[in-house]
Amino acid sequence: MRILLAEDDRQLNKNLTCQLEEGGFTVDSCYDGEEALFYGEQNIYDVILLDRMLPCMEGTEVLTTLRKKNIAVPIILITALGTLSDKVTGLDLGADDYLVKPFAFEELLARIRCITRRPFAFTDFGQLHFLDITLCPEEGKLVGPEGACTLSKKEAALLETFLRAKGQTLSRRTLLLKVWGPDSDIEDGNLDNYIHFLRRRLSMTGSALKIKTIRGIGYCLPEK
Amino acid sequence: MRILLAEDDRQLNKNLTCQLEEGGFTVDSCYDGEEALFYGEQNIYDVILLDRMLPCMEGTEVLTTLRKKNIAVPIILITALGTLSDKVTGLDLGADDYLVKPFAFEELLARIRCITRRPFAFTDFGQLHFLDITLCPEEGKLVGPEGACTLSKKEAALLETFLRAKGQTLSRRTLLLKVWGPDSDIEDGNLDNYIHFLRRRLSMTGSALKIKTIRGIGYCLPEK
DNA sequence: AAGTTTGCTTAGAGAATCCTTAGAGATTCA
DNA sequence: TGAATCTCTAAGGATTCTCTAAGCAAACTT
Repeated sequence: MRILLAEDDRQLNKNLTCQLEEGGFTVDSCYDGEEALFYGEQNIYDVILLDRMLPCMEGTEVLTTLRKKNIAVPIILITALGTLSDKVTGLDLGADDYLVKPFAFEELLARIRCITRRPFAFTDFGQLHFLDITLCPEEGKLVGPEGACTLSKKEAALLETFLRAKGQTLSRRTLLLKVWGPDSDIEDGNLDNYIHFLRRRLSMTGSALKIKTIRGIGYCLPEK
Repeated sequence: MRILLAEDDRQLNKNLTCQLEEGGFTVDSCYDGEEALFYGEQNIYDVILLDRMLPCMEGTEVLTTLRKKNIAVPIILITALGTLSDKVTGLDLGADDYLVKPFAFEELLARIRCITRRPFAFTDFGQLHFLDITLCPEEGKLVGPEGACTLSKKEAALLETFLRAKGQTLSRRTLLLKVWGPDSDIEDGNLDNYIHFLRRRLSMTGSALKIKTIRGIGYCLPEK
């Protein structure tokens, strides 16, 4: 369990880090808002403990920036301010809990345990849906009605191009550019090859989709 | 949004019910523990507000009974007791938040909004279960169908990452960041190494789990 | 209908990625 | 301090991906 601690009070920071490590956590600690944002953006933490008042950038700004980037990691705001409106705005900005200094370390631990009980996915691969198939381009995972399989990079890139074209016809030139890039001097036949691979993969997953060849032009993955 | 309110103080109960309804919630209110349990067991609520001291049955008992029945609804404990051990035990019994009376209604609202924002499922902490294995991340103890063994720190951290990802694919970069931290300049091959160790450990304990490699991307511990 | 063009399929060489083993520092524990 | 374990680097072998090439099939042209 990896925790990011952003607290500018050196004494408190050290103290918390030690205690958390004793509790079995791995702790990355930092002392200002910019650092906190940088580490937080890696999206590798199970919890972030964020002091509200930080040098360089306010804790709340770190919070909102992370949320804007769709980073859903649980965040506990820590602060010396304990007024009602502070708490309410903190929570409404996307924090998951709010602790007022001074707090008991045991309570912090309990709240960390509480918050990490909830499942939370730190990898969010985008998905493309098209009729009866689903593709995760980054992962190269293709799911059809009768099964799933993992595509190689080029296969995935090619299928992604078809899916994003939403049924439009794509010329051989366009496909070569999109998948292999403008600087590659690839043989034309290689495209034929990968079209062939893709057709096999589509039928493997039980999809009804068929790549249509437009003779002399290119290919098309029609919607029906 | 449907809320169950269990509070024996008639005046406070009425008050809260009114205010919550004004806030747009549908409220079912009750006045003792048995009622609370009965309603809670229907598992139709988005949040349960549970007073800790209730006639017939303590709030904490209602809480643990619901959790035992795998009802994962978010529960906020409300109480006049504000001692440290009260808070800690309340949270560790499976509550999701803890409010000490008297509290501002605005804060309650903010905490309800906060808690209902994220997807929810109750899981035991301390141990991670995944199909046929169990891992205690702190001790690094791995138990499978045919035996147990203790993992080294890195092995445990790596396996923990897979278990928390619940079957999702994890990129090499994510794994390196999560297990070795953002500041380490580790060789890429070291990850291969530990994957190898983990595979051996999994088969040692007789688990049927297999770490799948997603070529060019990373690895995945699939659910089946 | 024959010739020409275009696309399909298969096979195999080279390149990239991953697995496995071995062993040298670093760390921990007695 | 010494022994044991953990952590990391390195390197060869195995696997998979990528690309070229060539024979065959289909479609278009004259």
